[in-house]
Amino acid sequence: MTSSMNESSAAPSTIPRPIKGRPRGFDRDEALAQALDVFWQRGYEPASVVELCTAMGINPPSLYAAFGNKAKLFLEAVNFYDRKYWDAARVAMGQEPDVYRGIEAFFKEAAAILVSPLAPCGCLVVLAAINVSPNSTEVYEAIRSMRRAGKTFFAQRLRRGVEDGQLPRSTDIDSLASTLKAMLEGMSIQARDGLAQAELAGIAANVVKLLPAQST
Amino acid sequence: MTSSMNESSAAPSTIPRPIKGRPRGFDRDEALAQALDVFWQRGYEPASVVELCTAMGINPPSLYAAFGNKAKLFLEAVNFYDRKYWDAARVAMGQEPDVYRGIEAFFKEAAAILVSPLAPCGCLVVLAAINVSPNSTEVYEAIRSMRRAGKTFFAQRLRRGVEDGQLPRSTDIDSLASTLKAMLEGMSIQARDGLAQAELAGIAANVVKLLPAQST
DNA sequence: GCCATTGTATAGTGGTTGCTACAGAATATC
DNA sequence: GATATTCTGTAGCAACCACTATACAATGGC
Repeated sequence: MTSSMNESSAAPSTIPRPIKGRPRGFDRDEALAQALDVFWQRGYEPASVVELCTAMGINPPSLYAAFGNKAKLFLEAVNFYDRKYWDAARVAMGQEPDVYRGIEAFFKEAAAILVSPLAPCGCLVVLAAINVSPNSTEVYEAIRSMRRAGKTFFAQRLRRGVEDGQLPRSTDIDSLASTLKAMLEGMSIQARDGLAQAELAGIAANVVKLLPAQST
Repeated sequence: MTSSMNESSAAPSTIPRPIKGRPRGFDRDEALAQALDVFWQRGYEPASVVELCTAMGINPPSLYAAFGNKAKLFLEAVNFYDRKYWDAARVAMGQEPDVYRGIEAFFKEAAAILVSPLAPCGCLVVLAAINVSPNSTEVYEAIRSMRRAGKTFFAQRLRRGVEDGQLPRSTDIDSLASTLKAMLEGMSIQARDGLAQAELAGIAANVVKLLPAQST
């Protein structure tokens, strides 16, 4: 549990096969994507290993050989999810010069991500490991730190907005970042509960009102 | 699972004991309160029956005789929680004539509720049954309908605000109610993640910005 | 062909889950 | 006191959990 996240996190996983023994009979990345879907729909603990194996098309020994254990598989899946679904939205928010339009676009994009492509959805980082038994606290805390990173991300963008003169110097960046994070997390729960994307986008459109009035 | 929620939900449970056989050896309401604490900390499924029994000071047969099964116990506990912690805040929001002050006060009170008295906290309705295995879908849906009621509650208050001429007629009540609900749910997750009450209150203070500007 | 190495499938491990059978204890009615 | 009724404690149920021991299959190097 303490060691590194070896294997595919380092290499782009397009290496032909430099090793000796019997070759793996499945595509590791593809299996990870299948596991992600199961975790997304069920959450971390309700997703059983047999269900994961069925979805991945493999048997338990192959899962444990390739991913270590259920917790490591989950954390890899979450990282994969985070990159695959949220990287573009984050980059776009960083590149948009105007902080208002940047945050508006981010939440609009979030509304789209949160309802696709599985039902029920919501953000894996927000929902999948909220309630865990005492022996999964490490997983809970790993995911919690990812949520914390989300707040930091908002705070950085807001700080730049202040530096660029778009937001007033009196802006309480920390409080505002927490508020934006709360909106995103609340949207996740509503997506999970089956809210349509149009209504989710309606919530997202309200988010900009939380920012201090544009000085112009 | 289909039947009523018999027993204490009807009577104030101060009846001396009209029945015949051996009297119950524990206070039902007190045991329910203890069970609530366990569900609050762990969530529905991670809370095991043995842990519940230990906290309640009884054995499994007593639990099942008094509450039916784990699911019914949980739903009773959630109802108890909802009344005990949120009734006052809701009534206050209804009685406050000004919709801005009413919603502001509600979220300020919510920030206090969400961090007390247990750690980690957050709202039981929001968090406790988000991730459940397929055989607990009935519990999930029961809690989801409670969340839906929360939105309806916001919508009613906003509608009155429009009728009272405090909010513009153009107000999108449905979308705004969803937005307020999202804020409350997001605050729950942050409370669960250990945010201090002061910071939570800071988020709550931002909520009024979501309402249309006061016409005065 | 032979060995070392790695992956796979079968079949299970011990442990925990929600729940209950059973026998005994405590009450009301008679 | 006898009986019916209800609750309680012990002990254990079948089902599921994450995980793995073992034997076999498939590869590279020789």
